[in-house]
Amino acid sequence: MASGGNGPDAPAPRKRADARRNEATLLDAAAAAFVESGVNVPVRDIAARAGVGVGTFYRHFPTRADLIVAVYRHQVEACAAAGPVLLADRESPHQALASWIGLFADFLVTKHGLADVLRSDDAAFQTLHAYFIDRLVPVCGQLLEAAVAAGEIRPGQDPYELLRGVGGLCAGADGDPRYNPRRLAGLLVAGLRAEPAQARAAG
Amino acid sequence: MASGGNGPDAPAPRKRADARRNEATLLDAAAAAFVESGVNVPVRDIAARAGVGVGTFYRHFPTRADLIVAVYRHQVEACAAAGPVLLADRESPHQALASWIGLFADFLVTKHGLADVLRSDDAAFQTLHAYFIDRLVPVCGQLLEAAVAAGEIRPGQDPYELLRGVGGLCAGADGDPRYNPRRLAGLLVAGLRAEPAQARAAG
DNA sequence: TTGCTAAACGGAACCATGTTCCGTATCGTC
DNA sequence: GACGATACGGAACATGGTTCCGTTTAGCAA
Repeated sequence: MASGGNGPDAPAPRKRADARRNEATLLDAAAAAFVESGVNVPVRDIAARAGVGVGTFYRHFPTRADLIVAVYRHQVEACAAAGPVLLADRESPHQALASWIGLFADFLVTKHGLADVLRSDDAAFQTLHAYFIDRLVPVCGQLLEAAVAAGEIRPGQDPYELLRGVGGLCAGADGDPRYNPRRLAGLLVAGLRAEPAQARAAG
Repeated sequence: MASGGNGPDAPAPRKRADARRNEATLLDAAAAAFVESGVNVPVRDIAARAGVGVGTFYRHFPTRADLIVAVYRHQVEACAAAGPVLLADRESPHQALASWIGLFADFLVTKHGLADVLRSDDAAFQTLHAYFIDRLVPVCGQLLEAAVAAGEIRPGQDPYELLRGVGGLCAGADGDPRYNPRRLAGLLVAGLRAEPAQARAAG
């Protein structure tokens, strides 16, 4: 670093017009395809829908993770931003935490297949993992800390673990009327509560 | 039924010796391959390890679900059988439930990829779904009912939903030191507890 | 023992999908 | 208008599931 006079944002010399156009078209096509067929929709389908070749697709989005991040960036940012707001608005930190987890769960559930892919240990999804962790773990951690400080929950819950758990609960939940991932996520948050004496009775 | 004089177990006229031998060999090979590479190990690999062609594999196990059920049948049965035993042995139904859920979680976690596949809505895994549900949901239901009867948890929890949730928590948990699915499953069970007055404070 | 038939086998072949590669087309500039 | 860099398109390759059918073999009976 610091070897050139260029600022850290200069190195991108502005892409060609057709490239920018295609990227936008692919993003639209992918968003539509995700809604219709889930985030695992075949690459060829997205490319065909956008009217480009698969080579073009891969040039813009080297891994599926890049595409997914690009499609959902806005919504993830919104979710992250909601944390502090809820903390300020709700009556207690625990309520804020519960609401925020609910928000996160709803986001995952409505993106068919996102939760599954989020838990994949495939190296190709490293980027996706990292993005979600970077943006959401700190927010979750803040909510957890506030609830601990208020004496509402036991300390020691890793925010990463909690989010990963909620992700697991939301995976593959499509259209099963007997399965309500959001309710279970609520159970998880309820389980964090400081133990009310009675519970520890028989260790 | 009842159209022939044969009892309900007669219709299988005993397979040829080589067929029985191959089935056993495949089962062993699959078990070993599952341990080594997870339940999604390629069919070709299993067949090669068993020293048979893929055609032979498919004749014995038309779907991967059939294979998985065959490999894990004993352990699933053991898990089902453990329910009533725990209910009798532990001090309270809630403790029995917690222990049993822990057992189930441990089973899933140690079978790399099983939990993932269990939640797949792929039609090919219908058999697997059905088997797990048939064997384990009633046991879980019994534990839940006992805990409700003892006033330890709120009524209304669908055992199917709970098991599915635990399955979700256990999916893709391989080798992440920061993620402890069994602990989270415990949180879920803790969250079921009858609310101790304080919790509902601000509904 | 030999011959016969149904059962079982093996693996080539086919399909779907992800991914790479490179000849061709296009943009932006001189 | 010409030229070089950038981007495009899709054929080609890799992987893995699944099917199909010609060949082999177990089991039985003469």
